[in-house]
Formats: sequence, C-alpha cells, structure tokens
Amino acid sequence: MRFEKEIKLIKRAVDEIVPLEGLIDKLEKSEKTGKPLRIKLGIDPTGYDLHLGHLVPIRKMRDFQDLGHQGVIIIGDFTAQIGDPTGRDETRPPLTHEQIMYNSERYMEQLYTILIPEQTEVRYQTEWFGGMTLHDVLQLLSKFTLAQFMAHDTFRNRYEQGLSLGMHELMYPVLQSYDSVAVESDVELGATEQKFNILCGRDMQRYFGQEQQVAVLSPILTGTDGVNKMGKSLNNYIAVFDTPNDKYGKVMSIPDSLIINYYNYAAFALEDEIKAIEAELKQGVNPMLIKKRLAHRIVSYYHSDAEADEAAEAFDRQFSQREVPEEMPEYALASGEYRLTNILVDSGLCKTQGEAKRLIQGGGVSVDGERIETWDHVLNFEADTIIRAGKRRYLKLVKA
RNA sequence: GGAGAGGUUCCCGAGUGGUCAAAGGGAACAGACUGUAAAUCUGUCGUCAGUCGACUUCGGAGGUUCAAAUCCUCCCCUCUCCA
Repeated sequence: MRFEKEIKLIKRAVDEIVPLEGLIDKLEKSEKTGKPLRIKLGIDPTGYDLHLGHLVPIRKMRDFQDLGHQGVIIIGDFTAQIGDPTGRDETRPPLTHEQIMYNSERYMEQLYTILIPEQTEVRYQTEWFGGMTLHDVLQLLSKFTLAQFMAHDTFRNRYEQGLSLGMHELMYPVLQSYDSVAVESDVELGATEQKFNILCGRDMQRYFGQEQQVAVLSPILTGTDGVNKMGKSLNNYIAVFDTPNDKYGKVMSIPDSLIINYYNYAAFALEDEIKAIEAELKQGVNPMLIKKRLAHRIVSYYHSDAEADEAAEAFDRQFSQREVPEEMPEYALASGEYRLTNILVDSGLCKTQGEAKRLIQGGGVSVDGERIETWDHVLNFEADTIIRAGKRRYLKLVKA
C-alpha cells in the first residue's frame, strides 16, 4: 500500500478513518501538489481546564504536523453558545463572550505544549458566522433533514427518553459542518462520538462543491475511575494543569485493567511497545510496576524527565513507605491551645466542622504521626507540627 | 390552546400528613489490607453544636394543620398525546 508509513502513524491511537481511501487520495494529492493537508479540529471554549481526554485528538494533529501538514484549530465561539449536545443528556447553559475569549486563550496556551505553532492556524467561527443573515442560516438548515438528525444516537436517545432537546441544539452539527467549508478542511479530527458531526461536514462540503474531508476519529479516553469517559464533571480526569505529583498519582489510581488502554491513548505508545507490555502483564509482572512506568512517561511528556523522577520518588515516599511528603501547605498559628477540628476547618483541609469531626472519628487524622481518635481533641501548639488528614492531605503548622 | 405525567439531598431514585435529615444504588471520603491514589472488606456521607439538642433542605412563593417532601392556591420548568 502506498503511504504505508504515514498511514501507520496516522492510525496510531485512532479508532476509525472514514473513508480510508479518501485519506490515501488526499495524501497522494498533497504529495503531488506539495500543498500540505488542512487538518481541522474544532474546540468549544466551554472551559479551559484541559485533560488528557481532550488531548487525544490534539496529539493526533501533532502527528499530522510531523508529517508536514497544516493544523487548523477552530475556536467554536458560536457553537460554545449552544453547547455540543453530543453525548449529553442535558442542555448546557450558554457562556458569555468574555468567558469564551478567556477560555480560548488559556486553551491555546495548553495546546501549544503539543502543537507546532508555525503549522497551526487558529480561526474563530465569528469570522464566517458573525455576518450571516437569517437567509443564510435557513439555507444551511435546508441541507439537512429532521430524519437524518433523529437517526443520530444522541438526538434520538434524548428524544426517546423524554428529555428536553432544544431546537438550537440541532444547529450544532450544522454549524460545525459549515466550519469545514469555511476553512476548506481535508481532514477533521475528533473523538468517535463526533462521527456524526464530522460526517455532516462532508455533506456540507459537497453541497458547496468542495472536496470532502476525511474523518479521523480518536477513541474516547476512559477516566481514572476506569468506567466513565474522562470528564470534569465526574472528577475522573488528569488535567494538563495538574502538578507532576498529581498526574503521577492519578495515573497510579487507574484500575490495573486500564493499563494497556492508557499506554495506547494517554501515552501514545507504539504497537510494538504495547505488545511487550501485554506480554509482561501476562507473565505476572506486578501491575504496579508497569503503572509506575506509565505514570513516569506521562508526567515526563508534559513536564520533564527530572520532574517525573521527583514525582515518582514523592509517590514512593508517601504511599509505598508512608512517609510524610517533603512539601506541604503551611498554616501559621500563634502558640496556644486549639481545638483540632477548628484547625482542620480554618486551614481549609476540611470544609465543615462535621466533616472534620467525622474524619477524626473515622481514624483519618493524625498529629505528628499519632492518630487522634477523639473529636474534641485539643492541640497544644508550640513549634512545627504536622497534621495529616486522610491519605493525601497534609498540613504543617508553623509559628505565626 | 386542550388533556395527562413530573420536578426529592453531588447523581440516579424511593417516599403521599407525624416513626423523614428523608430507603436503595452510584460517586466521594476514611479505615483495614496491599511495597499501587488498583482490587477487596468495613465505616462515614445537610449545617451547627464539647454531642442533650438546635437549625436549614425535598422547583418557587404563599396557605391549611399541633405537625407537610407529603394537602390547598398561584407561579416557573420538563416531558407525553392532541391541535
């Protein structure tokens, strides 16, 4: 097959390419004309805290860039006002313009840790949607039928389950598909759940007499809980902004059954590597050790080798050897007597008195290594004291 | 516009006048165990209260009652069928 090497790279951590033939044609054309392909990825600036799940398609864009192609990031400042209904069973609240601008800037900051800036074009939907009239909008809408949309899982499920579904949400795929026309995309990236939207883009391009884009669909990354899709609302995500220690720890917290999955989609390991790891697991190597390597690799990708080393050491100290971490937040107090629960709450370790009390009663709090079992414990504070609340929360009391 | 169903604690979901701070599940947190922040088991899971008790919560606002998530009135929102 022609472009075997390229296709292999493109297929890495990808679920589906629709249609594969189309991609080969595109590569061929690009090689002939010397014009890079335009690789589109739409982003809704509904938030700015990116996690590893978001980055799967982003890293795919980077693969294309490494092959010399042009990334085109579309900031969905219009679609963000709708909220992508895909995979959602609820209408999203719309965002203000300021939020959108702020989010998209933070977004790009993070993306440039992966993408090559010189090969990245950033476009806002406002460019083409800002000046549209109702007439134009109606024209776009006429390209699709209700039946077509109701065949789409998300819409059908929402409808059949009797959940609310706003008219504006039906607009989402329409807008996204016109983006492809506006930027003349050759390839559109996205998670598999984007298949419908991206394929709509192909239709739209055809209506506008353009060559049709190819969909390159990335798998959806499972969250650290091992069950649900990685997402903010479930608190099962590893964020780009997480500290090296947190990233490391969060990787360690994934169920062992997720190791291969993460090597594939979070660490972007190559095929041979995956095979080697599978073999190791089969031979009975402690999954913990393999997870440690995985965690190290992920941390060093986003930070550095040195930081990954440190995170690994900190993890061993804190969890394997149960030692106190080197760094922890400090809380200043004057000498005197304090009720322990008050310290826990005032310092922010616990949210409420009740929570602090329960934590103590559950045996989760210790002062200088000694477990405290009485909720009304009074602490006589003089010099440095270390309070531990639960597995991960530490506090050093220092003199005010 | 007409007829019906429904809005419960972080989520799902029971609960139709007192025994309800509200079953059950999930999530989360903690403990035990494990050289994993895995798995498993156990506990906790509205706020305040040195723990008797007080206060706030069941879409919103009023009302009935000694007593309401549960009854009444109006309003808001969602869904279904009909137009």
